[in-house]
Amino acid sequence: MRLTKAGEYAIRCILYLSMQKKGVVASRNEIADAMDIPRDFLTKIAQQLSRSDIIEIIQGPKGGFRLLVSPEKLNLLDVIEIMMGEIFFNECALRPLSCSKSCTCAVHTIWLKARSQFRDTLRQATFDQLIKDVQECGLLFETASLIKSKEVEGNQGWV
Amino acid sequence: MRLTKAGEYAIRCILYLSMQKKGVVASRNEIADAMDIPRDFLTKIAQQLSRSDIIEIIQGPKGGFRLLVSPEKLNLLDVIEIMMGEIFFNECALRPLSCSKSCTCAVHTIWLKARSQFRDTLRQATFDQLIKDVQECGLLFETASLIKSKEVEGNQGWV
DNA sequence: TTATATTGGATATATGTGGTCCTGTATGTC
DNA sequence: GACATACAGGACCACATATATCCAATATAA
Repeated sequence: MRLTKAGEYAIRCILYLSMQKKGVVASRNEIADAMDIPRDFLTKIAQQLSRSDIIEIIQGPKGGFRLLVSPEKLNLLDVIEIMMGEIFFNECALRPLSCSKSCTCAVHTIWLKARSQFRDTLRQATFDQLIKDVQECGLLFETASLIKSKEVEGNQGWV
Repeated sequence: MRLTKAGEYAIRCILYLSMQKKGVVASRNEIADAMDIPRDFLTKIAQQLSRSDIIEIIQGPKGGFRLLVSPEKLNLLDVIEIMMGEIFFNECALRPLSCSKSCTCAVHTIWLKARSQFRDTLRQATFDQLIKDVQECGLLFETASLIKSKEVEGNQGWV
């Protein structure tokens, strides 16, 4: 019943990218260093985020990751479910047919409610709001100082 | 992010015991058969429930398990946290001090909210209510038919 | 062409989960 | 007291998943 490291790292990665100017490419090493994520693990995570078109991966020199979705349109649930699959707490919440034998329907109703509430809460947490709160937090200074003001490349905006 | 089998089986076990008359001892094999729980696994689960004084284990012939807490005073959260430990979704929700470095405070606020909601929902689901709903469900017939009307032993009532 | 930076596959390790088995122990019944 | 019954508790195993780490291959800017 835990958030995986992959999920946690993905959130940190998106958090970092959300703090950049629109369209900026941040290198893998820069993100890994700033957000304390193992480099090679970040590679795998980025690949998954990229497959879901949340970020774009640019190879070669000056390569790295670029956020493709506006932070206002991205929330914790999106990122977590990309990394961990759709959240459900027990079998029957997702596959109600498979539990016809034991029929503890009342229990499953509770699980469905819990799941729905849980996902709603994460869905409401958009990254634009999260970084506002994070930036108000003094302790982020070290990380914030790493953000270089880069050129916004071309006219590719948020999705 | 899943309910473990141990948690699921514990719920089924308590559900079965809650449907018995007050003070009735149900044998391990009876419960295992009725609720489709591996016998030896049920042993381990019962031991944990017993250590938390939710059930009493009686050895020897005519032995088995007896519910010690009234179903009205027992809820899903109690049983699940006995089996899985206190529910928390990420480190910082339980150990806020350990995340001072990364300082993604806003994210942790969300997790705390999600955790609190989740636990409240499970806490509200008491077993007396659950078995009422379960018993209204026609499919429980096979299980319900296994409940023998036993003598209520002595005067030991619910805690 | 070269240096840089990511890809993708292979591998390693740790941990947790789910389950089984066996010997020991407690206890009701004869 | 002997015996049969039924749970206790520890050892053990299979399996999946999480969490990395490493390396050869590939893409690309300069």
